[in-house]
Amino acid sequence: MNWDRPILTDCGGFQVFSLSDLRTITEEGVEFKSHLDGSKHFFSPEKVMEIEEALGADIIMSFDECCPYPSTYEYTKNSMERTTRWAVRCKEAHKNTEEQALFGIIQGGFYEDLRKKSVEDLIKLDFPGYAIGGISVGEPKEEFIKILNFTAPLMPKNKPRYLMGVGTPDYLIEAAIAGIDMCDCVLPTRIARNGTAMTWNGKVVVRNATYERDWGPLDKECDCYTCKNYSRAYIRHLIKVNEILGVRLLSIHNLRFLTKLMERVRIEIERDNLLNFKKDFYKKYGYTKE
RNA sequence: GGGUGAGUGGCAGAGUGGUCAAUUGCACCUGACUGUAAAUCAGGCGUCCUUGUGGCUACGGUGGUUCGAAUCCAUCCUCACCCA
Repeated sequence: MNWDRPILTDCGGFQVFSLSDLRTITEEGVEFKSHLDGSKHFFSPEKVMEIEEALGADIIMSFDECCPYPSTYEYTKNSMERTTRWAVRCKEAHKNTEEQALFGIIQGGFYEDLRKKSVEDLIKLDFPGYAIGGISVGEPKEEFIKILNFTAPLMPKNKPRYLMGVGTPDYLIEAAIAGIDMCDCVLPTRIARNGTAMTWNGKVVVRNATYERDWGPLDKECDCYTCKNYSRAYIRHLIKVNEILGVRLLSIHNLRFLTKLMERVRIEIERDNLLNFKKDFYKKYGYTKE
């Protein structure tokens, strides 16, 4: 990769969730069927640690089970408890503790007592960082915010608090308000590949015909390479003719948009003005509908 | 000049008497996308409106056969290939 900055690797727990028809979960681990050749692969907490150590990332994630939405209390409870048992096994299996930080993943679905139990049990294991998993899995935004604001304050404040799988700009702001320090998401690059840019005035589907002769940048306020050098019309053209540079330029922009957004969020935290910033941002950008 | 084959919606290409406003692919338009199975997926795509088991116009042109024609016949036009 030739990337000289921090790297984080995920454990595959989310794939077990999102590719649910190709796997079998047991206490020992997960058997996965490859969609490429039908071959079977077995992932256990120990195997996942082995892989993540071999990849050599700076932050690695423990193997968890991501609960679908909605799930019954009973199912969620069992799933959460198994995730904690797997976290114990990950911790025991992880050897390269000097160079890699192993984070624990909180589960418990949308049940507050289960979330609380999950955090408490993981804290006992003394991970260098903690993540909230199992939200942003298709639930209404209200549910998301409710469980986020319940869980985040329970997490140790002297360690990174990571929200997995988020997301849209409005969700990122909500996360920051809740006290979250880090997030990750496929969204900026995925929507880029599908022809959409995030801008300070909302989403711009630059693939659409309306931008055919729009000679302005994706976002007037943006300082990224793409916005400084290319017009919406040209980017649209690249997308339409399936020229890979188009999605590359959009990806560069969307990633810069999000890092810029988080720069702003940090400034607003310093100013103790994050809630006002959110209000203004929602007005200009719009926000996720239920 | 002679012979053979072919002309279908933006393009390619099915269909060869009724179930055809016409399969499919591309192109085009719109939407979705939240710990990446994603340069993916879904819907729309003649035209008009009072949006309906609706009207109109359409398979090179014209004329015909038939209850009914993209489909059969005649003729004209155009294109491709072969022979002179």
